[in-house]
Amino acid sequence: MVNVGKRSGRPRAGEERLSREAILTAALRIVDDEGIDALTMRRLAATLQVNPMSLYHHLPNKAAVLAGLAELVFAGLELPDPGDAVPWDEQLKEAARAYRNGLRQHPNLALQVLSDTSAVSDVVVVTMEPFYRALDRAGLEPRQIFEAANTLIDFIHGFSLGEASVRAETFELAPDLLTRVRALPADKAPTLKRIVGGLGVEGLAYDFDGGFESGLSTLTAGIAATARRR
Amino acid sequence: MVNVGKRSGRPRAGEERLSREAILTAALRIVDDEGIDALTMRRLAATLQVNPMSLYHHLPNKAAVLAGLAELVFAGLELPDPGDAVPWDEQLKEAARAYRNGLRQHPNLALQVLSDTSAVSDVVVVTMEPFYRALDRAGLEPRQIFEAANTLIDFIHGFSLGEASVRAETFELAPDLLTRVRALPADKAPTLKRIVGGLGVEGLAYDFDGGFESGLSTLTAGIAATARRR
DNA sequence: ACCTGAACACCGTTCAAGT
DNA sequence: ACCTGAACACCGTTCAAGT
Repeated sequence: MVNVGKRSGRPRAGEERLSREAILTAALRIVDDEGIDALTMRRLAATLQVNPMSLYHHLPNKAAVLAGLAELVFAGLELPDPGDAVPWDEQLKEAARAYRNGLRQHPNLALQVLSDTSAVSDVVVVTMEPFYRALDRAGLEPRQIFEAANTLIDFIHGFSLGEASVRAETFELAPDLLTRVRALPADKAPTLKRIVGGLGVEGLAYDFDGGFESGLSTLTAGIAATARRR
Repeated sequence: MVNVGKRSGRPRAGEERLSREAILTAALRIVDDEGIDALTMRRLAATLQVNPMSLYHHLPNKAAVLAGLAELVFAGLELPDPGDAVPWDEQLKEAARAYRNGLRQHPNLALQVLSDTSAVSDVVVVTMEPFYRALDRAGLEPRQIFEAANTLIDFIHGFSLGEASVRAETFELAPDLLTRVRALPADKAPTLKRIVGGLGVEGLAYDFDGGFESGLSTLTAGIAATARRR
């Protein structure tokens, strides 16, 4: 057991325990395993068997740790581009599916990631080529491509946020929702009552994959209409 | 100045300082004025000129305060329903615009609100009638109505999250984004480079209202296509 | 029933001191 | 240059005691 335990001072060459990368990796593990609230500087330091203050030599503060995690998640994102072998709408859907799957890898981090503007801005640069390529093939003008890509990304973000939130919950939403819609006064929301009531508990038990595909189809159909109209 | 200051024990009838509602109102003000991080139980108590522990007689813990805030924001949401006087797609867009505007009232709370599953579930019951009515008029089947409404809500959530995040930032995103896209190797993302580069700084300076309308148009066009296909 | 004061077990972070 | 230990100014929350 050499070089282990609480030595003080600078470690000798080749035995550095700490680096920005090592810290972020450990932080990601904590967040994945125990949630975002479990991540504290002291806990993180303990995991790395290091003094809490040592972290501050590699990252300026806790906010930087969180920003680093968002960056890490997006950096790990790779959208496979099926290219021109498939129709443009299928290319677009494939890229969207891959993006959603990337976000799903770390549900406890979804909130942090999606609200980190500079991380989201990063992702545009790193992963948006397949989106732009598909929309270009669809025949949209540059401005329309830009806006359609943003709309699609917004949908995926909203969807992922909902998916991550529901996964974190324990209780079942569908029966509760149904009960409350049925309890509404008859004249208050007639259409809502008829539609939601008609679907029943099994109809409302949300199928995330199906819901995502449905959204993608609606969006590609809308984009196709835009392309036809140019 | 009677009845002011630090008296101990139960207040006499008519002079209660504290209630769940009063606490949440004060909390909302702090979050609106100074951000979510400024909201602590101790700070909240100080604002109400009360001992921190007093809060716990009205709300079980801080999580309940945050959940109460989400509830409060959604409760204040009222979607005007233009009804059948306008085409279904305009009715749908009006409801969506009102929903977005409701979320914009408290940008510092957006993250909390959008990730609170039970609050989001609430909103369905309270405000979704115009959405369902418009989609019904469009000629969709019940299942399609349910999914189209969810897709639209997801888009609004993703959009609002982006809007709230960017508002919190100080720096300008567009120039930074442009610089980095232009710095990409020529063969890496040719379409992205061509489209984003072509738009230029002024083309990328994001117009939230325009982006939202563009998304709504794409979605309603896609929904119209679904309706035609049934 | 409602409010309080002291206390507990935590936080993030600064600063001076080690090697 | 990097790590440490003590300290500061905070947190949320429990618990027993007041009226």
